[in-house]
Amino acid sequence: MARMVPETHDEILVAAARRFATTGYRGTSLQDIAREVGCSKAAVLYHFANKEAILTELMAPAIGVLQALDERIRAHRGAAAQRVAAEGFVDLAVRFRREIALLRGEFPELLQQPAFAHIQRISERLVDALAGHPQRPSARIAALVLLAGISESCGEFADVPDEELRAALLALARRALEPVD
Amino acid sequence: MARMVPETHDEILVAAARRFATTGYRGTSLQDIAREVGCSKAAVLYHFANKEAILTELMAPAIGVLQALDERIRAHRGAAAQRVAAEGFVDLAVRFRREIALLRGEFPELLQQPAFAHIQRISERLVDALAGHPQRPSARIAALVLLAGISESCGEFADVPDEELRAALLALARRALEPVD
DNA sequence: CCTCCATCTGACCGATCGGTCAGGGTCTGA
DNA sequence: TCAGACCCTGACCGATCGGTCAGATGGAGG
Repeated sequence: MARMVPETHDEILVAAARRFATTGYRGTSLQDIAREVGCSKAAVLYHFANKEAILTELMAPAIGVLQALDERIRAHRGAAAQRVAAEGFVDLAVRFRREIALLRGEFPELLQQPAFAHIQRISERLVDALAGHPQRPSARIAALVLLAGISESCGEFADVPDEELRAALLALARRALEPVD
Repeated sequence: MARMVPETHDEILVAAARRFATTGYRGTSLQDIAREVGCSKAAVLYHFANKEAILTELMAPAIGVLQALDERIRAHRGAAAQRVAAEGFVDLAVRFRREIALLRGEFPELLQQPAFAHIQRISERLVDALAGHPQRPSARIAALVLLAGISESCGEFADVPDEELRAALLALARRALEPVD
């Protein structure tokens, strides 16, 4: 049962990502993950403090990029902020479509956990930037639909090459968003 | 504890709709619903065969309208089908935004239950019709993002009047979808 | 050889889940 | 007055959840 180079820690992450993406976070038990790895549930909890720790480690890279995007957006105003937000978010969605997919629909509750508290404010600023006119209802609606739609569906396009998906989403964003005068 | 005109059955439906919309289907226990109604969990299961029965009864009107829309779409081709699908789905989303919202993100698993099996095929046809060119990846992507985005976010616009929301979503759909030549 | 430490296991914990069941009120109509 | 339908309750069930714990295993270093 000796573990060589391939660390159990990483195997757990891979297995968890696969399960979370198919049955969701809450729909996946530690036992499921353990079974897929081929170890005991206790072994999973030896490598991770708890279930949430698996998710946060899984999401860490995507969250880092999201924070960087947030800072870039905040350095701009109006049309420039809108362009940066659209391009940045599309890029992020394409690169991390797997990670985003595994949050499918569990955003609302998961985001309320302290570990993800700041994500909520970031996404609010993202909507504002995408809308261009944050106080115009139709602009806000377009931005929110686009954001939710990309987040929710990008996991479906696992078979579309990165570059093609990015181009299609960017073109869609440009069409969907109301231009800032 | 005598029940007069306001039937417990309906109170359960109202309470369940409220809880499902805020914490999701799986995130809501029968105990939660019973507590909100002010009765025992056993009383809830007296009025409904099981938890799923509450959801199906809650969704029945929306599903009926969706099926009617499906038949209308199938009676058209190309640009006409695209227009019917866009207008029909926007209308449905606005009217039933509450019901759609309470499925937030749990679509994938819930749809696999036999009671919702046919919904999956309907939504596939809906995507095809919205895309216009079902075999063109960029058109499919736009249709899927729009469909997912509206489904996922329309519950957020509880304070926007029906007519204003419908107009905004319809304008967005026209911009987002690629026209059928 | 012995010790130490990282890794892992099976047994177990309390909580909660959806669901069942026997029985007790209460109202109604014969 | 009494039978029966309706509505509801508390107690209970087996399953599963996330998480804990004492101890077994096995390799590395002195």
